[in-house]
Amino acid sequence: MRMSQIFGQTLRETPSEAEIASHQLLLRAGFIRQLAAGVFSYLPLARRALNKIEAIMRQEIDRIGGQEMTMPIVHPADLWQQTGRWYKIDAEMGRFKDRNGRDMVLAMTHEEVVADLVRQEVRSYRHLPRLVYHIQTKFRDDPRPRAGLIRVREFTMKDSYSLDTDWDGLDRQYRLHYQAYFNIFHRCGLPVIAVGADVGMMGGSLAHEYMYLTPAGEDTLLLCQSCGYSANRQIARLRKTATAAERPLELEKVATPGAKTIEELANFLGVEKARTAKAVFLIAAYPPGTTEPQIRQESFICAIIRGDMEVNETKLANTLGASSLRPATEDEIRLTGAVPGYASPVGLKRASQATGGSKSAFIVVVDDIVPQSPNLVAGANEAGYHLLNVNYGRDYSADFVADIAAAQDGDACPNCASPLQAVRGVEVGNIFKLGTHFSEKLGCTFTDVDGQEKPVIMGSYGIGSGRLLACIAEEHHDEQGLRWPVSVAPYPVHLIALVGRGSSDTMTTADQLYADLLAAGNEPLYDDRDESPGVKFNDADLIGLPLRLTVSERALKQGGVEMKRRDQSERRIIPLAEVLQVVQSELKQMEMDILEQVREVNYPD
RNA sequence: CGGGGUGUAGCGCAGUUUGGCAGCGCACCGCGUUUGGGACGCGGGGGUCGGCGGUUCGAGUCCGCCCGCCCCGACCA
Repeated sequence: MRMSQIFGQTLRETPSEAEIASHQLLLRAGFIRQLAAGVFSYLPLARRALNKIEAIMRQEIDRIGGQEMTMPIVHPADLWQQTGRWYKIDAEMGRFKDRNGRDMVLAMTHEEVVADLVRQEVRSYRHLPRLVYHIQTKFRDDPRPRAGLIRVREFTMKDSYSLDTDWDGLDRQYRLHYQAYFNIFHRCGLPVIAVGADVGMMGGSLAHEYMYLTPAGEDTLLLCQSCGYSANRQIARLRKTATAAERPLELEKVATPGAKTIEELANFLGVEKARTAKAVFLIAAYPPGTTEPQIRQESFICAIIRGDMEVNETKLANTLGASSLRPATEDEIRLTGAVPGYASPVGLKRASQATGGSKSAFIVVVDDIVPQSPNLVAGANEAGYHLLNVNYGRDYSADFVADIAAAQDGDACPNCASPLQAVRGVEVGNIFKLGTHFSEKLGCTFTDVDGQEKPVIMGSYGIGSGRLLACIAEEHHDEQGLRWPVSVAPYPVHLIALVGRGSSDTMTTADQLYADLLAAGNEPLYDDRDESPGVKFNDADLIGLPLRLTVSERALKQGGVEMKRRDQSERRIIPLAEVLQVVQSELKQMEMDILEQVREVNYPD
């Protein structure tokens, strides 16, 4: 490609809206342009890098038996109504009506459509197992897109779907993906870790997320250096220590004027935060029922946790089977008879009439360490007063006792009790055991060997290609610009012609080298523009192709062309006759270096 | 949705306080010089100052409403 012909320009200055390196550099180097919040065009350079990434994904998924197809972006709403997600998902779903007034959905993901195909195509166990995938656009109207390509509203995803007759089959395909995904990321030059993840409302049994660790990430992960335990904070477990075993003491009301937070309370009374009980009030919304999907069921939740811990909303929602949680307003708290700042479940009516309005229930959830923590300080439900020696079971009861605590940096590992480390990461992929959730809702059944009709067992596996591109840029750049791994670089070679006045041989030599490289299958990005050397070198550094060749009068006088790797500072003069061969072996070496990163990983059992 | 910021040429910004010709740098076009790390000279083109309404003789500037974009939080199959 001649740079004099390429569509798109480099920018000297960083557009002000970009904050993180990948966003800034992808904009400056002419890879992407933003159309609207979280909606981007991918210019030719980005498209070529994405093509490389997608080729790697195809190879790895084909290798584990995947069959590529393409499913639509526009879906009829009734499919999504059948699985309930039309009702469950709120504004994040893109909806419109077609010209006949029929409700339509923009694809957020493709489980529904896969399942629809499966119920048409799969009748017998002879049609299973299968693995299908596609690379297709998704739209999720995220409330807050950010950080360039890291979090967008429209994006492309490689999503595969496994179809099995039994759970062992699902486990097999899941494990194959577990390794294939590492291969994909490693071949793209991206270091990742797999962490246990929330299975949420998908009815599945297991999920992993592939995380690229970076402070720019928005997921928090808890890692154990000593035993290898790793999990998204949403589900991370922790080892909790019970407070000293004591006999329950007499309940006692004490004045605690102004002590509305746990911090203030602990200071005022001179007790450890672990000796207090915190009441957190939330409103839970439940997934719509199949019979009356339009009615949004809500209930009032009082979560009790020890004062030294925080409530983990994902764990709490999973305990409740709720689809979402939001903090209750102070007015809603008062409706229950509790007093904000001095609240506890002690003495509260648990009956539904206590809440009024549309809230049909009042549910108390207690963290599982609280019953082993006797004589806690809790609110008296009276402004300015708390109760000493509150004991679970004696003074109040619960609808659920479960682990609802958020793991924090320094907490004890659930397996080995070593301190957990909290780090940030970007989720570049996930794998998910769906089970029969979608097949049951959409009637995907097959006739098994025994003549019985059974639901197809599904898994879904996704990698966002744009986000992956951004993470690679985030990992591989320096002050000067991008530094693409050879496996995903838009072009392997950046050929620069430095042509001064009256040195037409330089241009001829460069043109010839361009043609030779093209013919050898190493298409270079050829800077044939009438620009100064500084502009050309700076653009080359910015775009970040792995290998740079400079043809100039000076280099020719020294006996050839100059070669420089983007990731090294050393420059070599290569005799003209050897250039093709040296380029070939240099690229080969870089490819080998990347393949060395690809390795067998242990599946965490 | 809450909090903060911002919107002036393709990009980066000044001008808004105190109303009075719409500016600077880079980029772009033409001519010439220059050619190993973002060259120079001369000439030139490009604007609904986010939008609508109001105040005023006069609004980029003051007032009201709306919108876009960015950041923090909420949210995230």
